[in-house]
Amino acid sequence: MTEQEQWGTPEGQAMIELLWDPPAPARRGPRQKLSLDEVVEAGMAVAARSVDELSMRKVAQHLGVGAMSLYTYVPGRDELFELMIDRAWADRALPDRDLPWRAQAGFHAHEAWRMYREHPWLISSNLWRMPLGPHVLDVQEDLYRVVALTGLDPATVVRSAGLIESHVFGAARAQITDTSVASRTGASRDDYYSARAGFWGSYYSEERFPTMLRLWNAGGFDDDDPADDWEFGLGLILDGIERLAAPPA
Amino acid sequence: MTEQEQWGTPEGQAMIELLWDPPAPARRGPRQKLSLDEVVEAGMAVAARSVDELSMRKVAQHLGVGAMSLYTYVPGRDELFELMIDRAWADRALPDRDLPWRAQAGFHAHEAWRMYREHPWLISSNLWRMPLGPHVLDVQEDLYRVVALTGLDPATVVRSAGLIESHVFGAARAQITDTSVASRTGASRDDYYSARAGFWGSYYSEERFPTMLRLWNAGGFDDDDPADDWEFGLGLILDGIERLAAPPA
DNA sequence: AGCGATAGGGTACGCCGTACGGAGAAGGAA
DNA sequence: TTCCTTCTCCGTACGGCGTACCCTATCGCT
Repeated sequence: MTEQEQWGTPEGQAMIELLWDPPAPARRGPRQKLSLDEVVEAGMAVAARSVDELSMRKVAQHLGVGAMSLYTYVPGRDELFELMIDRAWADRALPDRDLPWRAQAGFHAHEAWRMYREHPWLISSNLWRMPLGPHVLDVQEDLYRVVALTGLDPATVVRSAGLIESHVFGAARAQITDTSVASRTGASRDDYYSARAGFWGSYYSEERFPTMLRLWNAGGFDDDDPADDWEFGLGLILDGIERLAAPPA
Repeated sequence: MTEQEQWGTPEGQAMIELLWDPPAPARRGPRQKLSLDEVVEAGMAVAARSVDELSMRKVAQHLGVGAMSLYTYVPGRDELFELMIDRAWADRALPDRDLPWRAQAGFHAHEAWRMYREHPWLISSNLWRMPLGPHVLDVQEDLYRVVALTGLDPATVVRSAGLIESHVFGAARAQITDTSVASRTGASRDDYYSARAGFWGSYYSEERFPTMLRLWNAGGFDDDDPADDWEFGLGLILDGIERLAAPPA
């Protein structure tokens, strides 16, 4: 996303067409060695290894193809990335419609969490707006459906859904740091915290950071299961939405 | 952040020293033409123009200096970026301690919002963890102090503070997209929405996106003032925290 | 059979971060 | 004062990136 001309025609329109109506292989020229799907999947495979290794050359190499050949399937790197994102959303399961809305909303949040954990590169997308791809929108539609079950007014439904989504994203961003740094460097959470403790030893001052010190000593930062962290926020948000829907009698 | 070796010595320790104890200019060699502060501020100036124009060469050019000279002041690009982030946090005002905790928390959130609007490049940092810089930590400390006023247990204080922070970040990310795309392309919100409407005209189907269509027609997406959007979420989160602190009688 | 459209991909350009090493400036020791 | 040590500035260069351009080989269609 070079954040230019995003949706003002023509590039925006071209991107949307690529997302929704991938062109059929041409009839006239030589056979294509690949398909758009293969290119997108190769991109995901490369990104899975490490986000910043995602480059046209690497993807092409992964496919045993010259770098420039990719441009037959995809207008450029950013567009490939958008296609990858939409494809990641394609694996999102939707909640059982017979459940109460709150359980369905929780299901959505958990699926989002799972998706971010499975495809950590989604986090570092540097992409500010999710692409308007079909799979992204299918999930979005279903989330709106769920939140609309509360009977809230339209603007509040939209905002509440956005709040849920954005919370999971934020929590995933925070958590993936831990695990990705840990897995990449072989350093575990313990190492991280001991380094942090070393920092405190060197630079904290009791007058400057009294609250942090107190919270630290009280074990406020000893987060055994980081999942608890985001479920806390999710519960709080869903509680809030519930309360809006059924104001205290 | 190449997300390598973050806090495991030695780079982590070097970064922390650079943040907390910028080395005094050397006594022996020739005079330095610049200071660390000047380099950091030049970085911010370049990033303010456009995030992805931030490069060592551009920053050096902005200072009328050779590109490699910057490496006298800063170990590399990522470290420069961390210093820029900590400096952005330096401008955060702290709330009046005589206010009730909720007003103080709101003040913090508004300051964060202001900071992200003033320095949109903070959003696209691709930086998963905020640097452990002095200014970042001063603000963090004060936010913990405010949330601790609720009397909640330590773990809940930490999580609640994280929730507030992460919410503002998410909201800013969403909103900055709008304004930055708009300002950069000359396309206004109206253009964006008309393009979006064009998309709906081409690809939506009533059976596939019934809720979105209904919300759209009901004006649920007509968000006149995007600030309302995040204040909604903030209010909901603060309500939730308040409720935890003083459970319904 | 031949033409026109198309895929594959080599080469090259202008960016990037930064390793390396040389030139010259300045403090400290003689 | 002289010289040595140390440090700054920065030119050059390397390997990577996205991708514009263009040539060639391949195929469908007439």
